[in-house]
Amino acid sequence: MTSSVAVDPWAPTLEAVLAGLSAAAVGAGVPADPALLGAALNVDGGPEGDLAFAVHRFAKGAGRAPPEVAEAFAAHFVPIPEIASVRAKGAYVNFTADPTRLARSTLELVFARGDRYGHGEATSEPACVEHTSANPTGPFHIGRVRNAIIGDTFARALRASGAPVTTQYYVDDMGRQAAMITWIWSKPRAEWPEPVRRAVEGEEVPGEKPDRHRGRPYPALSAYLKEHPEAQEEVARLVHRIESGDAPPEHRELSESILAGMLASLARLKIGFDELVWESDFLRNGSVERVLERLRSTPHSVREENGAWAIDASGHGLPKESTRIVVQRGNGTSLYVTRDVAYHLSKFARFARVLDVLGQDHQLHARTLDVLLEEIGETRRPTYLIYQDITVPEGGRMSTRGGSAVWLDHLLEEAVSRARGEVVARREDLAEEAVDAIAEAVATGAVRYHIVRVAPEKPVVFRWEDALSFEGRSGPFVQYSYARASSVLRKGGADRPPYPFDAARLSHPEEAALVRVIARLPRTVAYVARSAHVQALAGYAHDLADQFNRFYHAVPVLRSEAERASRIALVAAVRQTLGNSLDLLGLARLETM
RNA sequence: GGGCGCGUAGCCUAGCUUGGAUAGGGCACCGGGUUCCUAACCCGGCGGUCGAGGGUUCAAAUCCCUCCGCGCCCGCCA
Repeated sequence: MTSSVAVDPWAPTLEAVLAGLSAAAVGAGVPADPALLGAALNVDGGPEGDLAFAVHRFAKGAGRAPPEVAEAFAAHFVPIPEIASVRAKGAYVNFTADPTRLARSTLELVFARGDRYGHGEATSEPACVEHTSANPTGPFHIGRVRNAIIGDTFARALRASGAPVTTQYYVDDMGRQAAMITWIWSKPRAEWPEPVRRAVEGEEVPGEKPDRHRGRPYPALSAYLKEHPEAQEEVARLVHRIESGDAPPEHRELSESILAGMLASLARLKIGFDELVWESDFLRNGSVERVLERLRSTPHSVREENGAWAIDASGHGLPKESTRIVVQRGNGTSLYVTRDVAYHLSKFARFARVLDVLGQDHQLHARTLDVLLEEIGETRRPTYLIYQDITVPEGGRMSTRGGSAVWLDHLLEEAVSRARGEVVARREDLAEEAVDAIAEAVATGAVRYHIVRVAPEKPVVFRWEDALSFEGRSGPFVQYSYARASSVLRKGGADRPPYPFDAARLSHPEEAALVRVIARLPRTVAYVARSAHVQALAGYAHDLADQFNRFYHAVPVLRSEAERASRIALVAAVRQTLGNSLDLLGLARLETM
């Protein structure tokens, strides 16, 4: 609860009420620890007001009946301008904010802060959010994209909360998977294993994206290698070559072109990265070797018979079967987790907070990483944001091999086509390019919102009809509400500030309710940055759009008389706040739909 | 077997971090609303043993324990 007057319309009211309660406790003769007062004050009100104060614990401490104590608190609460009414009811003291005052301070703050309304005050603690980091071996399926959407949304919220945030995509160009891609593509097509060639030929489409094209052999190749040890051996030799700095010239180019195709898809979702961090860099600059030296010299290091190095991690609470962490293969090459240690040391050197967005299948990896960091005497740890998989209705995770994967590009294609139909059906007046732009924004907005609205720790079953919904709790609903607000302002000749208003005119219940939702954004942003509960941002945007639509249906804006200017200002504040919410969610602001 | 996560109306989901008054939404379904600022909307209705049991507490969807169901992981893969 460090929200400041400068960024949160509720802050002055909360501070004043808390101070008032503290004084009232003295007057009422009820012992009350000031710290506990805050905990008993329910900020989101309840059925009887804006703030609800639960007196039970203080009544108990004083040995008095709760309703009597509530009455005593209310009676001794010295009136303050922020609060219009104080009423005891049962074991609660209910406070109602002065609606005019709240409307005035909220709208003033929204207009003063503009695109920064909802944001916190700048802090100097740099943070790094690593997310997505999918291997550059083929196109994204929607399961992988959950990582990107959660990570990108969280990074936006963290940045808005005031922290300097750097986002990173860790590109694994060193492992066996990248080597497989190089192995196959460095051969002439005629020398490809028969099953791999068959799987690819006839499927390829001229001009297809590089991630699609270069990734095509991967599933069949993966299956082929399982059955062919001699081919596996070739790949292993290639891994060794790559790691010793003797990668075939096409190796990096393949990773880069596949990655470029993948990033192009994410860019449609407004997901980008401040930095691409290549795993190979940590080998080239010697930091992996330095990590290995430190690991080999710890008391728990073990030399295996074939020359491999491991760490005996018993006593770290790991599952019994994984107490031996191999950090270097018998053939001298490093492992993913070892390179990840080097990567994380580089992050700790630059950032005060290090956050990794990981699928739950990487949970054990995360714990292993923690153990290795401890082994080399590093005291800092990343904070892990773990999300659950997206599964398919038939059961099981999305699998490229099993053909159950839903490709992001395919999903977007479907979504755009459907969105296009919706636009054309209601807007005959629009030019082709305008229709295309709206369809793209609606489609990508629907997909992003559909993923972010669910808590990361919940498993998600992918269903086309849900992902393509443009109604109800959806991205397009929020975008539509923004477009509607824009339209009102346009027609009112008021699409630019200033927006003069008289807060006392905003007295309709739907107006008061709308002001309250607008005023909630700063708290919501702070909460998401603190908790990583990104779904709260989606819930907030829906609530605001929903209340705006109620207001819109309940009272006229442009056709009102005395209230016209004030209502226009309220709509302008809604538009700003909805716009900021869309920004936080990575959805496009649409001026018309 | 062990570790982690999940379980809220027919379906999806918020609330759980920080316990507080009749558990919020959405989809579907039923009934209404457009000579009027965008109906991708709004109003009303229907629908809940918050997986089960026990515990802590003045108070439990929320905290603790046990159990059940589902998912993931337990590689010299990443």
